Amino acid sequence: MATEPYTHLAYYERLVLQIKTRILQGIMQPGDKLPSVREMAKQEQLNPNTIAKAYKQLEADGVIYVEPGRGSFVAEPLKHANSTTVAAFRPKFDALVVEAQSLGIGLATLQAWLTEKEEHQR
Amino acid sequence: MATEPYTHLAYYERLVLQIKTRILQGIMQPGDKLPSVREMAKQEQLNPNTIAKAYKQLEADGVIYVEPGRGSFVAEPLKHANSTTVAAFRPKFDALVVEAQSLGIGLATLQAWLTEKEEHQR
DNA sequence: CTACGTGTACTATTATACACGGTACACATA
DNA sequence: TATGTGTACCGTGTATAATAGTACACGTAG
Repeated sequence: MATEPYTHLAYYERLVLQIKTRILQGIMQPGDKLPSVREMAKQEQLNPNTIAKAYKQLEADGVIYVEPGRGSFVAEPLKHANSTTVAAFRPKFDALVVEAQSLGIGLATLQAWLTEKEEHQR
Repeated sequence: MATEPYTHLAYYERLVLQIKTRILQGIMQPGDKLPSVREMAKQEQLNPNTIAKAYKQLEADGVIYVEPGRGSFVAEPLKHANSTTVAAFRPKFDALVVEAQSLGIGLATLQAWLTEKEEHQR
C-alpha cells in the first residue's frame, strides 16, 4: 500500500492542495493553527512523515509558517509573486494549455472556467 | 543516467508535449508522417522504448494515428472534446489554478496569459 | 526543573515509475 | 524475400513515494 494511483497524485501533494484550497476559500484564516503533524496523521490515516513532507512543502510555498516548538500557522496571503516564482510556474501553465487544446478543449473554454472562478470567489 | 530532473518532466512526457505543440503551431500538418520509433530514438538520443511510450500516449490522446506496418501519422485536430475527456482534465486545471493563487499569481494574470495566446494564435 | 507537544532529521523497508538494453513478433510495402 | 513499421515482452538500475520507528532541539505549561 505504498503508492495509490487513486488520483495519480501523491498523498502529500493532495494534502498540500487541500490546505491551499481551504485557505483560498477562507475556511482557514491567517494565524490559524494547523493540526500537529502527529494529529493530522491520525485524522488522515497517514504516516507522520508524509504529513511533515506536506507541511514542509507548504512552508516552502509561503502559505504557512512554523514557530519552532509551537506549531504551524496559516500565513498572510501573498499579493504579488516575484518574477522568479512566475518564471518557474509559467511552463507548467503553458504545458497544461497545450494539453487542453490537443484534447479539443479550446482557449475560450479555459477563459470561461477562469471567469467562473472569479465570480464564485466574491 | 536513468532519470534526468531537467524539467521535472519525464522524457516521454516532454516528447509528447513537444509534438503536440508543433501540431498546434501548424509545423506538423494532419497526415504528416512522424519519424519511426527507431529513427526518432537516434535523433533524440533516447531508447526506442521511450519513444514508443510517447507515441502510444499520443495515439491515446487522439493526436496521432497508427497504420500497422506503415508508420504513425498526425491526426485531424479535434473540434470538441467529449464530456468524459473534459471531466478528466478539469481537476488538473483546477489544481494548477489553486497552485497559482497560492503563489500570488491571480486569476487576472492567468486570464491575460490566455488572451495573449489567443492573439499569437492568429 | 519536569513533562509534554511541537517540527524536524535521520535509518530502513517496500512498491512503483522511468529509462535503459535487448529480443521477438505481426504487419505492410518495395 | 527483405526491409521497415509499431508493439510486446524480459531484465536491470535508479529515483521517488509511503511506510515504520527512533531521536533531537525547541517552546510552553505544570
